[in-house]
Amino acid sequence: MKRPTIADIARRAGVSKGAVSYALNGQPGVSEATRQRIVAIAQEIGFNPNSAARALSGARARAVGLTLCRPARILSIEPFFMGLISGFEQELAARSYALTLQVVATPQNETEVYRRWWGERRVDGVFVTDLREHDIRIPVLNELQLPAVVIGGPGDTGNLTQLWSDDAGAITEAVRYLMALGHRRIARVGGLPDLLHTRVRTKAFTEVCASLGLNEAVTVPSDYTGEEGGRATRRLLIEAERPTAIIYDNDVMAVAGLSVAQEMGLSVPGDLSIVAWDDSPLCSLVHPPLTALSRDIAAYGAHAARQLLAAIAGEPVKDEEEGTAHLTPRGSTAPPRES
Amino acid sequence: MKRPTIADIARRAGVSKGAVSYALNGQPGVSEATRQRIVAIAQEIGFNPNSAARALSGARARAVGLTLCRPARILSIEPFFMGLISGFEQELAARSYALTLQVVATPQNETEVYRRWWGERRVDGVFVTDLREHDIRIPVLNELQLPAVVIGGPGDTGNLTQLWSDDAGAITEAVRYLMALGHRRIARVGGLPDLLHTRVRTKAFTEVCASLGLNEAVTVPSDYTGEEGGRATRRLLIEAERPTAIIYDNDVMAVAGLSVAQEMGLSVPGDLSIVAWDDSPLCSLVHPPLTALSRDIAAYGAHAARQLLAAIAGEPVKDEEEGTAHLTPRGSTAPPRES
DNA sequence: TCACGTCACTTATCCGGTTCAGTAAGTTCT
DNA sequence: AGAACTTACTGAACCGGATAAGTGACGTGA
Repeated sequence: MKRPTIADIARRAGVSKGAVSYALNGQPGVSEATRQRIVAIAQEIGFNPNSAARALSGARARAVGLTLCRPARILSIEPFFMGLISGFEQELAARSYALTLQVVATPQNETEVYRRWWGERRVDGVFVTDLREHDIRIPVLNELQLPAVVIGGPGDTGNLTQLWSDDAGAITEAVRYLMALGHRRIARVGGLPDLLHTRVRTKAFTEVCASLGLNEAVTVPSDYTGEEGGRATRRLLIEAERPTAIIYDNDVMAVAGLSVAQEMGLSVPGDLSIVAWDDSPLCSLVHPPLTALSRDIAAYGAHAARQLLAAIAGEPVKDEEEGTAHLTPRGSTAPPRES
Repeated sequence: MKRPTIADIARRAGVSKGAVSYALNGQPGVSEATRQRIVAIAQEIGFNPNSAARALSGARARAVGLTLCRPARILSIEPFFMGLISGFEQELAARSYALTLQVVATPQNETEVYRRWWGERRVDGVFVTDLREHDIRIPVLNELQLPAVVIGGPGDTGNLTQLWSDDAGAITEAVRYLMALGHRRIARVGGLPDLLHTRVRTKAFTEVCASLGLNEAVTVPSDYTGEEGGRATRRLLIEAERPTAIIYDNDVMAVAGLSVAQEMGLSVPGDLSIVAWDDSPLCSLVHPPLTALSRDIAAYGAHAARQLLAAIAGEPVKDEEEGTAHLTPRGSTAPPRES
């Protein structure tokens, strides 16, 4: 089956290719009557502009890229990325931009993918997640002048647009809440330590605990997997002075932590309160349901997509902070039992 | 920064554009010495062929598409798709094919996306998941002659390649196992009822139960969400003759079911045994860990990708069945307690 | 020695859009 | 009425590769 081209439309409308192009793109240069005739013909024969031809002459690929740098087994269970992708799509689909995905093994590989995408002109811009300190991807993107939105800072990203969420505010709220319940030994199982937003959280956690007079604010680093989260929990709970509350950097680790506590015969929330970060459906379907720091990840993604599209269009885009996650109290938090 | 083109290479090598094209594509027509010189220059200046130009003349976009037709909140938590995507990528990345993703609301929208992708020549082929009976996507793909691999049959897909897993064999194994443990009242919480693989499972479940003399083989339909899974579980457990074992069509519902059982004061596996379908890390991190029907979803995806790439290359591709999921016994199954 | 074939290229065309530089009408101003 | 604009187009170049057709140099066999 032959795909219709603007030449076919031009023939049927009795005009030149140029006129068709102007008409379909809303450019001046054709009369309203002609434009409508051309649009009607395009509609009728089911015309879609060949993206390659368009990209070749117009320099826009109408696609953006996302690289995912996590092992398959984490990607599959971590709800964050799919939530983000859903959010991206809300904006991209509306402007019929495609999303190109690539799973990679290392940040180094990510830079290679960026270079290839840029060279191939395959994407007009990229989303960068998991910002690290001295992130090697940043200089590459700046060198290539590939429009990008960096999610997960704030950090030093040259002239790349950034979007981050107020993690410090969120963790402060969680700690205050736990203290108000009466907890004095609060621990945290953190995410990958070299991610910038993990550092922001750790710093804020340490600071707020210190300012409130808790000097045993331990953060155990982890890697977002359930296994590691469970292991970290076990390590915390076998201490003589075990914490009465633990904050987890993601929902998967929180669920694993809950499971470990139950396995050790501790009651949640009686002996241990649990707060999860990022409130996926996962948090509501375990028993007891987990108190969580909720944020609308899809909205976060949609916001990032709007920024990226603006950056691609050459509009000025400024760094922004997405709203603070708010605490959703559920059954996993309560005042600590008198010991 | 200017992107290097074959014209730049041609100039530096002192040859024509055509020679460069032949050299880089391994075509005959240039001497080995010249080829090596050209390849070296391309390497040196970091040349990547413009994908648009290539697609325009060569008719290959070097990209394949995947549409996801599930609401965001399910997508984010359902590990299946990310596992599948990871598998796709293993094969696609190796041949530097890009994966284009689109989240859609309805199967109707999926057909529109296929038409657009085809018209835009944006993808060379697509993955189709969640096959239904009388699936409206199949005739569209056949009409467009867009290469596709259909995952989730078997069913009637015209001349589109299919890949499915032996769901009947897997559920038979699970039922046999539960019966061997002594269970006589086995129920199932199924996935979306109009998906073809759900029907295959339901039919096999009913048949194996009947053949083994269990005539109370109830399947409660659900939609893969935790909420629905929990609700279905509650409905099953309030019956006078409640089941002693439940098989769930995905891991998310199984976890929700476990939670409901615990909330109702039933011990797992003492009062209720639970089997999950698809063994994601989720199953191991709840307490007790869930017995699951395990299959390697990434391998499944990789297999599908190989088939799609072969179909795109015009090679003959035959329908295939991926291996049977095998039962991984964990703590959630045991002989039923004497009542 | 000359016709012929092969090799190693070059030249030109094509893919399907976008866009710039014309151009022939019609309109406006003086 | 004629110059100056505007409108509504047309024609052609261009984007960066792939590729068919053409070309000159060289080797080879009769």
